Amino acid sequence: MKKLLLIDGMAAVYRAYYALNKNPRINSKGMNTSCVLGFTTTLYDLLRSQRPTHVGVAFDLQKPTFRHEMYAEYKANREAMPEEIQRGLPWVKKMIEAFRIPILTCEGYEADDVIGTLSHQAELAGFDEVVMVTPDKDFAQLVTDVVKMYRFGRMGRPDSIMGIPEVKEKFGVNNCRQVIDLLGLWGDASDNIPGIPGVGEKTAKKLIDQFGSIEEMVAHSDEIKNEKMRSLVKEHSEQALFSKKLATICLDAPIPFQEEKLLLEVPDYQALKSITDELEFRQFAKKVFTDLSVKDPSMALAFSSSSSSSSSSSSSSTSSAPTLFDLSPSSQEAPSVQQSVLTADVLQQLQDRDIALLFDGPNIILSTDADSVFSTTVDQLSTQPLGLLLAQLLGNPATTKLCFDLKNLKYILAELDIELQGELFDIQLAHYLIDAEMRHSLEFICSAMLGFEPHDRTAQAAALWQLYPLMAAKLRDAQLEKLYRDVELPLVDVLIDMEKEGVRIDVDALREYSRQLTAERAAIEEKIYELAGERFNISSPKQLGEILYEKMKVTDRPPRTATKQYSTAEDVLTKLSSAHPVIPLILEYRSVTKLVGTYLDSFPRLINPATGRLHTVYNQTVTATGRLSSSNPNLQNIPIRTERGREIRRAFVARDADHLLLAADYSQIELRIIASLAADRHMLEAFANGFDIHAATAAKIYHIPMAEVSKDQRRNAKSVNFGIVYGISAFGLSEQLGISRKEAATLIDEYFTQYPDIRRFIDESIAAARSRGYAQTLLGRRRYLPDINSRNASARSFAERNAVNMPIQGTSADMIKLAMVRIHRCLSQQHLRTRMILQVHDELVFDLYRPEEALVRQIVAREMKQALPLPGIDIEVGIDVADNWLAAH
DNA sequence: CAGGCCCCCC
DNA sequence: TTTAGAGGGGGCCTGA
Repeated sequence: MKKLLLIDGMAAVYRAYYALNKNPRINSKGMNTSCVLGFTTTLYDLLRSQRPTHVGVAFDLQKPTFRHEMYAEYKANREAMPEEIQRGLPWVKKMIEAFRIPILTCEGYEADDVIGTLSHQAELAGFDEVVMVTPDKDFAQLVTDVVKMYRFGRMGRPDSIMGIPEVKEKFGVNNCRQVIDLLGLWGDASDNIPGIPGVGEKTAKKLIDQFGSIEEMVAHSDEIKNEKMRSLVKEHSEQALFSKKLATICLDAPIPFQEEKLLLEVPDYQALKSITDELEFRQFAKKVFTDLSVKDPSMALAFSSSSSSSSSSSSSSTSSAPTLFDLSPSSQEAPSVQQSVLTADVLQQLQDRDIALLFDGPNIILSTDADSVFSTTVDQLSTQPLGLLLAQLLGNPATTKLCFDLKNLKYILAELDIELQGELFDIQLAHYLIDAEMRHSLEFICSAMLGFEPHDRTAQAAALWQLYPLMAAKLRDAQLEKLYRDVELPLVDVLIDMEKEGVRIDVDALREYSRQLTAERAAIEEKIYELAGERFNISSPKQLGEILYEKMKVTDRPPRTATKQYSTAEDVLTKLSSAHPVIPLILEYRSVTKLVGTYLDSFPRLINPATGRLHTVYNQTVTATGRLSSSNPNLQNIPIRTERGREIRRAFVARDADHLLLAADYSQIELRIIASLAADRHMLEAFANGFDIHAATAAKIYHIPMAEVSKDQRRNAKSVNFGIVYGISAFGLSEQLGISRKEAATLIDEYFTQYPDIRRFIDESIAAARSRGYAQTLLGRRRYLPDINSRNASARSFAERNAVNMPIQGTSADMIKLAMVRIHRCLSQQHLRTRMILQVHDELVFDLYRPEEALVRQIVAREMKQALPLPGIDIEVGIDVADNWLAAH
């Protein structure tokens, strides 16, 4: 296994500089070391994550290259290299040398050409993998960067490099040459440089697919069918060829490919130490020297061999950050797995075996271990005796069933009239508990935990057996077994029942309301066109921005979004609403359009004709905090705030005349959780006395009796309470309340003075997350926060807010999930006809069978309150019953 | 079809 | 000089 890692040195240095220099690192000698530290960290992380066998860093010689003429204009306008980088470069080079990595240069050629040439050579020399790495690990970003790089004609964007494997996957190309051919054509439609104006990426790719190359395309441009495209290509053929030339990376720069020089070696510890001492990279040095464990020479070997199988995962490192020595085997060959046809005989023999089960369209794949895989089809199962035998096998309570996405599996099995018994282990669900923020596709899990991606479903079924012990151990080590067994696993059945149950919708009411709002919208639309003096697409932020800020000039300082578009976001427009009468109209147009498009017109289409009801899908493995999410349609975001929106809830009705809707919601659950977790005496008292918590807060921070709290004061206090949950900032609060940042800061200060335990709780939560590396809920659900120690202030703040918020939001999620399981159990054990149908984070909705009202009220209240007792505080649950959801509030 | 932007919920 | 600057979600629309 040979894997070559090539890094564009300057790109990495620039990127590091821009990323870190917001909070520059200045050492005691006054030197700005941002770019050196950033580069070094990047390099080190790359070595650890990529685990190459060979590595090199390429640099330009900063001398004229063969492209200089073509680039004349750009080079002339190029910004000078920042001074900090100029000063940092020698150190960067020393650092690379300390890692004993060769610095690759080539007179007259740029770093990309060096990389291109060497990667090409490496491919020819039979390397298994060549990675031209971007410092940005995120794949999407990487592809974007590749595109940008070529789109901008290599114009010095520091964040651009390419990673062949990813590009390969995305664009279906097989070698460097193809990638470069492909990319050579790309230009930017708006910037016109260097491609063909008006021909975007996708069109360009199509064209080049059709003709084979850009030269062919230009030569045969008459054959382009689309008239517009044809004329554009003809008109700009010269530029197209030129742009390709510019963008094409040399694969034949005169630089020798010396495999042995590129071999990754053990770093020069002495040199490394002296540099880190000199530059004062204490944290980094600590990390590196701990990782490399200089005392133990065997460890150092790991640096030069990519697949040392002896090292087991001894550290408690998180799964998201594989370390050099915590080798979950990387880049292994995916084993090929034979599958046999599942026959009755085989099924007979498997009866007492543990089974892994996976569906692939109409095929059912079973495996009993990593080698034995059997498959059959759904059709086959309807024939005797296969179906019966399988039902018997899967219904065996003594064996373990291993699966992926249990909820879906159960749906399919239910159609075959097969019930699962015995211990159930859902790899996906387990992975969600282990690291919620990762992706939970089987492909991803395999590549993260096993180091390879199974070729097909058959191999995946086999891989489940390899994942099982790893995941089970991780669940155990992280003490997540209880959460899995008592919460998530039983919840699967609850969710299935809720999804199957669905909710009845009064379609006529929706249609009528839709007609009404559509008419209102038309009127608003006309008024807007009148004021704007022209007709345009109000729903297009782009067009709207141009009309508002260029034509009508409603403000002389047009707000912009992160991508430098004009911003027409609601809060922005709200602030501008007095600037021009058209703005309130636009806001109204938006809100009406949203209601009609998202709810009124879409729900009738989504009603299942078989049941006549609306069925959402609850996803159990999406959120980072442990909450559920709902989609197709999302029934967790039905309007309630505004009068007009709220009306939609009137259309959610009980199933028939014998039923009513019962809605039960936790009262102030997140604040209660904070009060309990922080053991804040004042807040606990306020809850114990049954005070209006926001009014009580207002009384505290304004130093007045509760009776004298004004509406505004209560509103402010409420916002602060919310802010505490979300991770407060003076800016956020001031925006929320429309007050100055100073006033907001005063409010916050006063809050913390009055609730010192809350302050302490926040500090302790952050400190705990910092030392553990994760935040956790009352039940031990985790969220890893790798950025909690980041030197990047904004990344760190983000992690810190999560350290506070996640335990609160997550504990609330744990609580309602437990309540759902318990209520579901009660309802079914007592054979009640009432059904749980909706969950909205702190609220449960039931189709209530009228005669059961008293009993169900009692059950729901009891189970919700007792599901997860919080120290020091009682939980309150509000319950309402009516014939529709709006009235049941 | 993806991503930007927006807006609904807790 | 401009933007973003509260946690967690999902969906529509545009532009290609």
